[in-house]
Amino acid sequence: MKQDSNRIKDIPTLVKNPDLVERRRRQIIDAAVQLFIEKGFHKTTTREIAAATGFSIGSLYEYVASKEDILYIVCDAIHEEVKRGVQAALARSTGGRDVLAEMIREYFLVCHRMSDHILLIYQETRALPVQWQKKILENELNITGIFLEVLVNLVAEGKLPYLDERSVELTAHNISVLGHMWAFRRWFLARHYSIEDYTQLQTEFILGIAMGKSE
Amino acid sequence: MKQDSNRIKDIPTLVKNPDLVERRRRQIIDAAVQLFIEKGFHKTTTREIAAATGFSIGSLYEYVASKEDILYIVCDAIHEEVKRGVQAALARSTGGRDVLAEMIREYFLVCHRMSDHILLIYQETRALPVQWQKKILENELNITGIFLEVLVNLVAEGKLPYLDERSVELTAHNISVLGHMWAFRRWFLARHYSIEDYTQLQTEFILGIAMGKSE
DNA sequence: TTTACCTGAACGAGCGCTCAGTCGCATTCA
DNA sequence: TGAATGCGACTGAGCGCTCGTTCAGGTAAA
Repeated sequence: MKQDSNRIKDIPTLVKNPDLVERRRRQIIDAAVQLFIEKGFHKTTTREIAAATGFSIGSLYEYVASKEDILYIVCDAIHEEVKRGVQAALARSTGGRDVLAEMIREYFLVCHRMSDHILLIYQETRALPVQWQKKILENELNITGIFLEVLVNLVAEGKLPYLDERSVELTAHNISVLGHMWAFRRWFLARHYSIEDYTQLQTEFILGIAMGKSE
Repeated sequence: MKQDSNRIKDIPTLVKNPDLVERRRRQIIDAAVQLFIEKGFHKTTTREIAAATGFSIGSLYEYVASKEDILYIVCDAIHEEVKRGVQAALARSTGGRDVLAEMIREYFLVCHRMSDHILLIYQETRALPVQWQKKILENELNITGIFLEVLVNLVAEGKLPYLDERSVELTAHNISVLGHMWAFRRWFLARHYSIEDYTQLQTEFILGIAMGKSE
């Protein structure tokens, strides 16, 4: 788990007690994420974040150095949650031949549950310094990487027809992005499809190219 | 062409001469689009836009009522251009059985050429009043609608295997979004795929479910 | 008394937008 | 023909306010 270095924990703080820092930052994240979703990053003031968190602006600035810090830890926390969801699904999977469908299903449900959060990342990452934008994108690839790994294993085990490396990789990206698509277009798609409908159709779509009919 | 009513033209201006207004707004769009891409909407000041356009802030505000107006006409112009690209491709198409592949190809090329612009729309639409956000989303659906129409015709003519209504619609959305995916992930994908590779693989992916092999 | 954490008034840079005024061209009038 | 008048387009200094950030001081536990 290399990517855990150089993370939130390394953002400087004025407060000594690390447990307290973590607790307080969790509070900040929870408050800020709501506000950012409601009003967007730019229209949310630091004072509002402080108030929603339950302490003063002064205190807020004991735990983060800037407003951008807050956006960064928020984005990071979101990725962490998505990743946790997918990995949990993977862990409890039976390892059978349709791990893939199960994983897609679970991932799409995570995207459904967190669609506001996913939108947030697409929309506000730009406000971060380039250095941090890169980190966020790495996180994104990280999740795609999980899909890729599963696909590669399946192909290696012959449980999926042979696909060349690039097709496999592209399929992993497609899974990621078709999940996000539900977040972007949910307001429209939901008129015709439930998330279950959507998952089923897209799973057929994704597996379609590889296996005639699954189930 | 219902959607042309209630467009840019209806945004109020202090200048009487409509030709002049159109010319000047075109200048504003060209200047602003560059700045927004470089620095983002929020970090771009109205003074910078005015300077880049070549006149004073005072004049700027003769042609638009607010900074948001500028973002709106920029987004609108971008959609207009994407749409024009797709429709042009459609118009010069031979109408043969692979209109679809041609259209996808052309659309993906447009996405390639305009990837910064597409990102801009995803990232900054939020800064607009809800009313206008809706209009932008309508424009988006508009483009998906073009794909849908083509798909429906092909299915009706039997040139595509039968797909139920919802699958056809979802396919149209997938085409749209997989085009955008190139804009989002280009920085990464371009390491392994050229836009031609990408187009080819995704076309197989999209058509895969419907027709065994195309070509 | 010292240390760790918290408070909120105050600062000041930045920015969207206004408006009093200028300029040049066209139209009217002597 | 030339002066007078009006008008539409353009200018930019400056207003008013917001908001991120700081810092001098407070409180409570050790």
